[in-house]
Amino acid sequence: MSAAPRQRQVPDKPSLDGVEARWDRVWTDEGTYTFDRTKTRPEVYSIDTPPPTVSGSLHVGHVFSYTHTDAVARYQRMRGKAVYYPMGWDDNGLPTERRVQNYFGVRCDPSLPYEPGFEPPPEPPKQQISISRPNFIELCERLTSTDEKAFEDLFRRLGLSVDWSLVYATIDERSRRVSQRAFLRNLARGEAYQQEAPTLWDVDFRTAVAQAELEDREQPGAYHKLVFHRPAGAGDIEIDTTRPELLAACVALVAHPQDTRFQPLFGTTVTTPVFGVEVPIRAHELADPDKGTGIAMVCTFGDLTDVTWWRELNLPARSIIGWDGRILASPPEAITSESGLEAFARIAGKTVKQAQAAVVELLQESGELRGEIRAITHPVKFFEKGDRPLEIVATRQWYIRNGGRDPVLREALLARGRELRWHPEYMRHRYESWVAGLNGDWLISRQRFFGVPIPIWYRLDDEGVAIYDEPLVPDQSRLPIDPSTDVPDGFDAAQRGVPGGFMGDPDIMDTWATSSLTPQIGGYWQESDEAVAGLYERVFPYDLRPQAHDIIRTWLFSTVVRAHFDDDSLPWTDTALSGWILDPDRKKMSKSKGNVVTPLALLEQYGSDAVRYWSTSARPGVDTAFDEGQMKIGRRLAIKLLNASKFTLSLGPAGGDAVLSEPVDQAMVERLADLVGEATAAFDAYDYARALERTEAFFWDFCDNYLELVKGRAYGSQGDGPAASARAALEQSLETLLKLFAPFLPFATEEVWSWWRDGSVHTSRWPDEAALRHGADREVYRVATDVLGAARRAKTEARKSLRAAIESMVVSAPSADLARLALARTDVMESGNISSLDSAIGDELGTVVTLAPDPA
RNA sequence: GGGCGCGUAGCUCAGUUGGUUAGAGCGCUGCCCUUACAAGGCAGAUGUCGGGGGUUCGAGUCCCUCCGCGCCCA
Repeated sequence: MSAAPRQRQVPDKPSLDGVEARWDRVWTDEGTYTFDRTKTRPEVYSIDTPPPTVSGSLHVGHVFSYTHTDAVARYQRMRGKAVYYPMGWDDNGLPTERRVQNYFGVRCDPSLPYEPGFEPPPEPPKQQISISRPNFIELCERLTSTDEKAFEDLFRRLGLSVDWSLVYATIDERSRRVSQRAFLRNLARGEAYQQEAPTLWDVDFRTAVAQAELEDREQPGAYHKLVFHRPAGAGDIEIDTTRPELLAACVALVAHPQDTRFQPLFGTTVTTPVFGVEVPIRAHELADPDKGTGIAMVCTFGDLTDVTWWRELNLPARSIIGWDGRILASPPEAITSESGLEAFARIAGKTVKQAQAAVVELLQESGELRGEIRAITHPVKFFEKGDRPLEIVATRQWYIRNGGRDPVLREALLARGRELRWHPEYMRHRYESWVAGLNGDWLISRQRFFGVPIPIWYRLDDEGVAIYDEPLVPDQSRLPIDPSTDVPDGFDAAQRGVPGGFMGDPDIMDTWATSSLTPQIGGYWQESDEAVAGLYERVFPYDLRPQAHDIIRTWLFSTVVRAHFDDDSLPWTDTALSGWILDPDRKKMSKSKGNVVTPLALLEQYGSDAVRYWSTSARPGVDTAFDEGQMKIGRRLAIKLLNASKFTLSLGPAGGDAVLSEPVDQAMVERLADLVGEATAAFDAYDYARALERTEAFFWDFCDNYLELVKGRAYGSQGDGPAASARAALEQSLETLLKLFAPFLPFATEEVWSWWRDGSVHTSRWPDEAALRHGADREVYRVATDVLGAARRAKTEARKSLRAAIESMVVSAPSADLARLALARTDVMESGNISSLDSAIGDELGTVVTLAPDPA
C-alpha cells in the first residue's frame, strides 16, 4: 500500500546536495530500518552481514560489496519482510594487535595479572611495556572504537539500511561469550580436541597457522646434491635437496616402491654426510622417481610430505628448528660423533638462511657436495600475512574437526554445500574443491593475544607439569572468561602456576573461529537477556550470507562447519558472492599495491547514489573495474530522476476519479507492468544488476519518448479527460519507478517521495505487476514513439531545431500499425509539431517528412 | 596436473530456454538554449561476437577442439 497522496511540495531547483546527511538523520529518527522483533520467522528476511576488518583502512571494495547486499535488503523490505540486517566489526586478530603495539608502545604478556585502571604513557616509550592480556585487550578496544566510528559514518553516508542498534564487534563481550560457548560445546561433543603434532608455523608471528591461511609463493631455491654413505664401502647414494640446512634433522631416505634402482636398498641403512647419523632407506609411494635423483631425504620437518612420511613410516622425530625459526642450541641425540657435534655447533642458533650457508660450507669441506648448486624456482608455503616461509614444528594445538581426516564428515559437509543456493551458481565449485582437498582438521589455536581466549585451564601435577588430558572447563554461566586472570572453580588465585595448582591455556582462538559464528553472534544465540529472548529462532537459519568469493574456504566454510555441529543445519539458505574491484590495469585493488581509492572522496564528489549505481551495475560475482565514468552516469541518472519527477508533479494531480482513457497511456502502463515483472524476477534471483539495468533502460525511454509524447496533452491541450488520463499514467509510472529505483538510489528516490507522499519509499510496498496489467496493446506505444523518432530524425538531418514545424508527414505501415497510430495521432502530431499526418498501407514502417519553410 | 570463469564496437559491459537486419553507456561526429533537465537534450557512425570444426531450416547462444587472460584446488 502506498501512503495517501497529499499536498505537493516540489522545489524550484531540485538538488542532490546534502541528501545523504538529511535522510540518514530522518531514517534514524523514524526507525525506518529498525527490525520488528514481533515478526515470526516466515515474515523475516535475515542477513548474516560480513563484519569488515576495521583495523584496515576504508576502501572502495567495502562500498562495492556492501551496496549489493543493501540493494537486496531494501528489495526484501519493500516486499513486506522484516529485514534483519545487523552490522559487525571484525577487530579481533593480528592487524589490530600490531597497531596497538606500535600506537601505545606496549606488548602483551599473558602471564601477567590484570592491572585495573592501567593507562599507557602519553607517548609510546622506546622500550615496550609488558601488560596483561585483559589490559592489552582494553587498549585494542579503545583503538578500534575510533576505527569503527569511521566505518559507521561511511556506511551511513552510503545509505546502508542497517539496523544500527544491532552492532557487534568480534572481540566484544557477547562475541567472546558466544565463541567460548560454542567451543566448549564442540569440546563436550568431541568435535574440538587438542593434539601434539607437527604444525605449520610462522616464525615471525610465532604462531601456528591453518591450512586455510596458507598460500603458495614462487620462491628462488637451489638443488644441492648430497652424498650419503652405504656401510662398509658399499658405495654412495646421491640425493638432491633444496633444504640442506635440515640435514641434521634427517631421519630416513625414501624412494618409490616400484623404483628398481632402489629396490635392493630398502631396509638397509646409510650414514648422513657431515653429521654421520645412520638412517634407514624406506619405500613410499609419494617419492617421485622423476624428481632429483629419485631418492629423497626425510627431515623432521621440511615440508608436509615429510610429515606424511614421518607418520606413515613411523620415523623418529629429530627436530632442529625452534619457535623463533632458528636452529636449536643443542643437537638431536642421534648426533654422537665428535665431528658431527662440532658441525652442529656451527649451525646452532643460526637462522635457516644462515644455517644453509653453513651446511654448504661443511659439505664442501668434507667433499660431500657433488656438482654445482642448481638454482630453481619452486612454490613455497607462506602464511598469507607472513613474510618468511613457514616452518613445521611439533606443538600442542587445538583443532575442530572439519572433515579433513574423516570421510563421513567430509561427505556431510559437501552435502551442505550442495544444499546451499549459490549466487552465482558456479561459485559452489570453489567450496567443493576446497572441502575435497582438505588434508587435516581445522587448527584453531593461535599463540597470540588479541583474540578470544581458549576457555580452558589445566591442573599441574606435583612437578608442576600440566595435565593436558583432563582440561578444567568453566561453567557456561561464567563466560566469557580469560584463563590468564580468571581462576577455575575449586582453586584460588595463589595456586596459579604452582605444583598441584593450575595454569590457564595460553592460546587464543583463530579469528575465523569467532567469525564462523557470526550467525550466532548476530542473532544473540543462547543469550539470557530478556530483550532478545526468542530472537535467534526468528532469524536462523538466515536467508542470506553475502561475502566476497576469496573467503569461501575460510569464512563461508567455517560457518557451515559450526552450524552443522551445533544446529544440524545450514546457517543460511542462500549465499551471494561479490567480485573484487580491479584497478584500470585489471589488477586486484589492495592496500599493499598502493592503488586503493578512498571511498569517502568518491561519495562526496559524485554523491552516494552515483557510487551505488556503479556498484550495483556489476553482475553478481563478477570482478569489476573501478570506473568513475559509471559514477558520473549514476549521478546523471539521479539528477534526471529529480527533474523528471519535478515535471510530472508540477502538472498538478490527476484527480481521484481519473481514468486511463488514452491507448498510449494504457500501452505505457502495460510496458511498466512488464518491467515490474522483470525486475521482481531478477531480484528474486539475486540479480540486482539486471533489475537496475531494465529499470534504467525503461526510465530513459520514458523520459525521451513518453514524456515528450504526452507533455502537451498533460498540460490540457486536448481537454480535461485526456489530460487526466496522462496525469494518472504519469503518477502511476512515477510511483512505480521510484520504488523500482529505491534499492539503488535510496536518497534521490526518498527525496522525490517526500515531495508528494508521506512516510518513506523504503517502507512502501514493492509494485505489483498484476495491478498495473490491463491487457492493453503495447504496440500502440511502439508505433507512436517510432513515428515521433522519425520526425525528430528528419529535423536533425535537416539541421533544424526539434521544435521546428513539420508541414506534412506520410507514414506507411501495415494496416494494424496504422490503426495503432490512429489511436495516438493527436499526441504524435502535437509532440512532433506536425501540421498534417497522412498514412498509407505498406510492408514496413516508412515515413516521408516535409518540413515547413523557415519563418522569414 | 584437475576444475571454474572470461574473451562481443576504441573503452566498460548486457545479450535468459538457439529465432528476423547483434545491443547499452562512455568516447567520437553533427545538431538543438525545446514551457523537467546545458554538469542538459536529440540524432548519427562504429562489430570476421578469440580461431577452427560440428549439430540445426537457423548458432554470439548447443557440442568438440585450439589460443589467450584471470581465479580456485592439487
